[in-house]
Amino acid sequence: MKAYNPHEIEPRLQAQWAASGIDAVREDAGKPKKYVLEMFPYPSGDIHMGHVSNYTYGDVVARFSRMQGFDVLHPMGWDAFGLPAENAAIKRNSHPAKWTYANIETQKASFKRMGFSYDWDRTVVACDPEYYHWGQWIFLKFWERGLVERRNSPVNWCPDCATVLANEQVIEGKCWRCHSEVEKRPLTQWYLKITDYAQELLDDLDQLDGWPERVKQQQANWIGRSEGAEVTFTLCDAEGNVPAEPSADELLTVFTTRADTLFGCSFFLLAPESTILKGLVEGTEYEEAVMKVVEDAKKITAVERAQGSKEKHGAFTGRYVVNPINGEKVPVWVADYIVADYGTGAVMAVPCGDQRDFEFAKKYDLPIVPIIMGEDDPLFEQLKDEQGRVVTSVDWEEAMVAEGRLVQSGKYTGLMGGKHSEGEAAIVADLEAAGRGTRKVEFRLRDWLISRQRYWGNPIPAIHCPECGVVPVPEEDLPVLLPEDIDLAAGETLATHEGFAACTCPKCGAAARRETDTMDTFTCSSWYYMRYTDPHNAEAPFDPAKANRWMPVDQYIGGIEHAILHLLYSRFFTKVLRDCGMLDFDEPFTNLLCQGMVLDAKGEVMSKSKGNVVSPEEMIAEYGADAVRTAMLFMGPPDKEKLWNEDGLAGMYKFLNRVWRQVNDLACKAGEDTLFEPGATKDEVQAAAKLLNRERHRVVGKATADIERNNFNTALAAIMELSNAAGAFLRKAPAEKRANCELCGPICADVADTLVKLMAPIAPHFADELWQAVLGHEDSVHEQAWPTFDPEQAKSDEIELAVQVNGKVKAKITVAADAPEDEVKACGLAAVEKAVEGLDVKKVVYVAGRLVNIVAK
RNA sequence: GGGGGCGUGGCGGAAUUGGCAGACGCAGCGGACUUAAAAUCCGCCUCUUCGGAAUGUGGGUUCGAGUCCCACCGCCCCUACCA
Repeated sequence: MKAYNPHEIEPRLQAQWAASGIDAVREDAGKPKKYVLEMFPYPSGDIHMGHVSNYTYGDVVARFSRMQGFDVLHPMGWDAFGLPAENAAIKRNSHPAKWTYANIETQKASFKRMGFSYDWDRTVVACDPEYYHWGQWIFLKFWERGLVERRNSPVNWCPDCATVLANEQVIEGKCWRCHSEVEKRPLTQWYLKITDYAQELLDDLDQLDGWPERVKQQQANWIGRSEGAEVTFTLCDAEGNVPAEPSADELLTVFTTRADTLFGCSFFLLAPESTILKGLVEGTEYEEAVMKVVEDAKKITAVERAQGSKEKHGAFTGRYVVNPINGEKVPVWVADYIVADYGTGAVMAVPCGDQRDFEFAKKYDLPIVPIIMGEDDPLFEQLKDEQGRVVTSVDWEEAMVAEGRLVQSGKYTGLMGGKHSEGEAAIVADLEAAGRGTRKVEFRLRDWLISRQRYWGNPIPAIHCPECGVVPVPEEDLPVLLPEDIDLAAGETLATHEGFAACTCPKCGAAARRETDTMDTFTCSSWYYMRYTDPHNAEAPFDPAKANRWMPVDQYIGGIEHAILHLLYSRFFTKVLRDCGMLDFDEPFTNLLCQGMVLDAKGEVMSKSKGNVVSPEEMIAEYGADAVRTAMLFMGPPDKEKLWNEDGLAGMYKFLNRVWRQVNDLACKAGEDTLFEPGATKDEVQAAAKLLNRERHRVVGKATADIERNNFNTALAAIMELSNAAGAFLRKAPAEKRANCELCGPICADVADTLVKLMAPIAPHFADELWQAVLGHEDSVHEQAWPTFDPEQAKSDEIELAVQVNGKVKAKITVAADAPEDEVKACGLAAVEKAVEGLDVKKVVYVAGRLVNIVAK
């Protein structure tokens, strides 16, 4: 027998597969399709264990699906634009493309060494002009549909990356990539109007049965739908007189989900960024204090806002507004806890019911009017019938957020308060009738800021003409190519690169300037999975017929860190392209698997600074790719975090060696060498063969079901059980005895074939070598049909049942598998005679195939 | 503050709808083989006063709970002044 030698087998089979084109997609096979996709990597350098786990899961699904008779699309590419390449180029005085393509080659070689079955003819590299061309084209389609806007507003600025960031890319006030503190800066930037799709993005989460609940929940929270109303207050003078016909400037609108608390509004708040603020206080004695709050708010970074000091700051503007529900005059303040770009940037403050307003009222000694309380509140009895103001301020420790009834609330007194309450409905209805309010739905989701002030990205196809304004680059002029001759190390940018920036207006022909911002790399990753369906199309991003054949992705696999960013943007792109008539489905990813992190043996994140990084290449060099794959799969459920332990890898290497010997032994003819000693009689061998056959059918059933639900660890455990059964059989049945047994020949061949096929998606080189060289087949194991099983043959003639008395196991009985219920019960009772002695048997419960429970007192 | 998840041997983890807790593996221990070691094969491997007890703690529902319900303790992830 030849020993298992992964280092000889793996490169040889990889070459054989590449030569035979076994991993290429067969578009015309007439089979059902399956699109198996793993999130494409950023070409950051060598691959790490996270890549190994992610892509191993995908490869198992792809190979398994092929054996199950699907026409499988399983592609790979690179998310190749982005800052690290640019930084590396500056450091080495080189070009980002050089670093990027070198890293792609390194990673590609590693992926090939891992035996991943990608169709390498379909590779998509985001920084290739033939790909980013179509990213620009899609941008123009968005523009045509009114989904592109330029806006001047305060944006998130990362000083280290020297560029702006989308809201989604600011994590706890820090840059998602470099973790620097993010600043707010007013800039004119490009936006994609994802908010136009907010409602659909929220609603369609319900369609995504194949997505983890937590991802859907995170997206729903991020979209953040709130039902409420806009309520209009009117500026008034110090006596509370409002102008007869107030101008637009004098009408101040707030968004609230709690219109029921309008009677508790004792002051009115504006965000520091509010554009009307200056006009309100200019030249007054309040100007200095108000502007100080405005200036201080700019200095407080988002980090400080997010963590630490929740200390609120504000100042009185000297102005008042009239509350539309009761005509009461309330003071207008500026407050730094009001978010400028949510709702209207103005808030009606109700300190009795809102903790933030409560804290502000306490600090600045503003009235806290109780208007909502539970019936058990001591104040309730006193106030329950009061329509006017009896108590105008209370001495509470914190705001009362309990559900309760409205008090001191005019004609609404006595109604239930709360979100979506009868009180809220009644007040909004009256405001609407009076023209002072409207129903409104607000979303937390902001439009997607996509412009970046960096070189290594997809250029925004726009031209600034002094005459025509901002003009789209005509489709036929695409792609806008990134200039290759740029000296980043010397500080050159697209904006200072005259060859790039200088151009003529496509409309009027005048000298014009090209837009020099590039697109967020997340635009590249929002549609790459569609390009895979038609990767070489030079006329369009993809042929709709091809995209509609392959899409949606049947199984998408990637990290949980993309729960919001990439997955939300991709859903958005899909819906827009559908509305362009290019796609006939609503959601891009039917089933989503979010893999858990790979940590070191102590459960810590692997990082270079900690020095605990495990190198996949070293593991492959020692044990071979198949053992690395097997160990990764066996470590636990794919969506949980995994503690990488090299002992486990050594164990899997031993397991592969054992199966190797078993398959060799099962295949060997009488007279050949066998590892096992002779020992058993023919009857014993036959009984063992029967047992092995049963195990073979049971295990195929279990392994198939487990792989189908991505439980690779338990599928592998089942395969180990078949291996254990094969081992037990081989001990009983040495080759010369098997040769004389008509039962043994077929079962040995069947189990050998089955073991090899079951291992094929997991350890592809190992299985194919056994299949071809040891079992003597002409073709590849990866072209075989997945083994089927017969549930009847998986059953045993006799079953062992537990016999419980009052739920405690007292005995075990063995009965025929088809024994009638009465017989089993009687048998169970007999087995526990002693335990129920002197007790009154009330009931006997029989759970078929499981247990008998005797209820006795 | 809000949202989601988790808690099972020395370790990683099993346990479709409530039905024999600890599958499978790692580590460990003992044995066989060997001059010896490695490799390989076999066996043991939660605790126990041998009645039982045990899935973070305490209650509940049920013939029966790791699984369902309530309260508490602990841990992890996401998110955050969103009116």
